[in-house]
Amino acid sequence: MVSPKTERVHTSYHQAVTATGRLSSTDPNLQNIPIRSEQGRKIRQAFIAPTNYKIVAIDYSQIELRIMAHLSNDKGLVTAFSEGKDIHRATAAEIFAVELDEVTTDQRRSAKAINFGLIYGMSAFGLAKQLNIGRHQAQEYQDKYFQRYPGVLTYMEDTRQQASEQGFVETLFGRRLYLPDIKAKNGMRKKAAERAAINAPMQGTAADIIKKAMLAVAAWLSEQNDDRVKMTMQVHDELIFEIHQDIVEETTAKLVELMNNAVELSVPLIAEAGMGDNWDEAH
DNA sequence: ATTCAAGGCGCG
DNA sequence: AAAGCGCGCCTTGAAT
Repeated sequence: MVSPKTERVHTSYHQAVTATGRLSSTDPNLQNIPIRSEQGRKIRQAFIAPTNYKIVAIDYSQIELRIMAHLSNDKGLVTAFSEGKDIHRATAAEIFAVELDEVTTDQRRSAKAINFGLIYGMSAFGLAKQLNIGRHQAQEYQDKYFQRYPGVLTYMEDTRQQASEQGFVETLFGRRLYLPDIKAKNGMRKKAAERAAINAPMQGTAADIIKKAMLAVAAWLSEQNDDRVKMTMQVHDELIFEIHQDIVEETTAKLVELMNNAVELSVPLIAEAGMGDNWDEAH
């Protein structure tokens, strides 16, 4: 797949494929290059910067949960983000009724699973399977969560209702996902449509935001007219750049700022940068 | 030789 | 029976 012209590998991005407004990447797909395992990382290390250049990866921190905070306007969630808290730890402290510094590794792990599960519309059954606990206990976790973050519960209920009444849901910027199965007689199809309805405003708004960030970056790059900075990839909540080593520090700072200010939410939007000679080191 | 569906698995 | 969102690629087995 190396281009004879550039002697590099080029993906193709597709802008009108996904249900939520994300890009997709093919031939090759560069949005699912391994990173989680040690063995996988070795593959990522094969993506290297040109001589005298660095790979810079800048990713949004917890963007979907921040969007949930913004959309639901839940007081506890908004406050936690505004105070710069570790959100999974903060959630654990609330659910398990302990102080922040008393949260155990296991409690944080559980809270993280709950936070992710919420974004996906997961049920108590799914949470139980994920955490390898009983259904009853999973239900208690969920109940406790909604007790502590009532705004999130209201948001979930409102989203389902709106989906049912209108047949679609919207991102913060108004892009719609139509849900033909939302009134299906088949309970499973209906439940699946409800989960998609819950997820789409968050995943979709995140997609909207990074597209705005890419436009802001592109405009700035065009203004700079300096070919020592290149935006080379997008992986859903992160942008990857190649930057000449002579200007990497100040350029990275500027790019982080552009991403942070792509939109304004009721909670801070935080982008974090990593740098290295290869894509693995940049994380 | 090509196409399709299903299962498995990589990522956010 | 299935109960977690969004993707793309590989392999397998069957059909065209």
